Amino acid sequence: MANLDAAFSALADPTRRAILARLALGEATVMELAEPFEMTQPAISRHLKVLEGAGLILRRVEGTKRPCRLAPAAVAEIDQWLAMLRQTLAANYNRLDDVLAEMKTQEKAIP
Amino acid sequence: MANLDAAFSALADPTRRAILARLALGEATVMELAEPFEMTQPAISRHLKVLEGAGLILRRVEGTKRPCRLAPAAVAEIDQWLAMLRQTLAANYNRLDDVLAEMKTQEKAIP
DNA sequence: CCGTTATATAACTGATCTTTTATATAATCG
DNA sequence: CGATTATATAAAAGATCAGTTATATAACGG
Repeated sequence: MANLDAAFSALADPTRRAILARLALGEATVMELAEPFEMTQPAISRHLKVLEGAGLILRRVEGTKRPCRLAPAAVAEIDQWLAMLRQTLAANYNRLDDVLAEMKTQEKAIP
Repeated sequence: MANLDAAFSALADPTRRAILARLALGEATVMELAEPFEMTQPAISRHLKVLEGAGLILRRVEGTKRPCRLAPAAVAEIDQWLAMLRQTLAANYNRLDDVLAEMKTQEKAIP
């Protein structure tokens, strides 16, 4: 995948997340993916291109159809970045100055 | 957090991801966050507003400063959505038709 | 070969995003 | 109070994006 910009950007769109959720259930053609949306086919084709560009889906050729499926590696790579955040987050969670900062917040927060 | 659109959209920008990575090390003021970037202060202020709007960071008031810190809940919520994907992905990983699809891919893929 | 089906591409529009400069606000220090 | 520091906001320019319609490509079924 290699491109977090593209990946997160692709995930920022609800239509694309819905497409991914659908693909998580199994392979589907462009028409099958387009069906539940109130959107034209070219619009869906574009979304698929974005998802493919981000490395989130893969496609094969089957006659005139081009079935899509999830690229399992992508989810893992995003997780990896989040894990980095989460880890440092957890490491700092018990540090004294964070606790103090939290207490100050309680006192000083604007109403 | 409640808004995946805003969260993923916020994460799509490398400057904002860098800010989050910096904040994972601990609280920082706007000026401290702006320093490593070749970008004006208003630009950073805007990025922070986006991150705050997405629920990824929290801020407090300390005199004329407004120190930022990570909102631990946000990372968890994004993870949750990815976990959903990952789970269905794993569940389908061993299904026969996926295996067959994979084999077809090997045969039919365009060079 | 012809019509149909599945999908892609192009051109265009309106909206949204990033960044800049210039300016405002508001707390602090002397 | 007056200058400085920390941050926010506004206006504007340029880029990018999501969606549309219209059209192209290309495989299939008869």
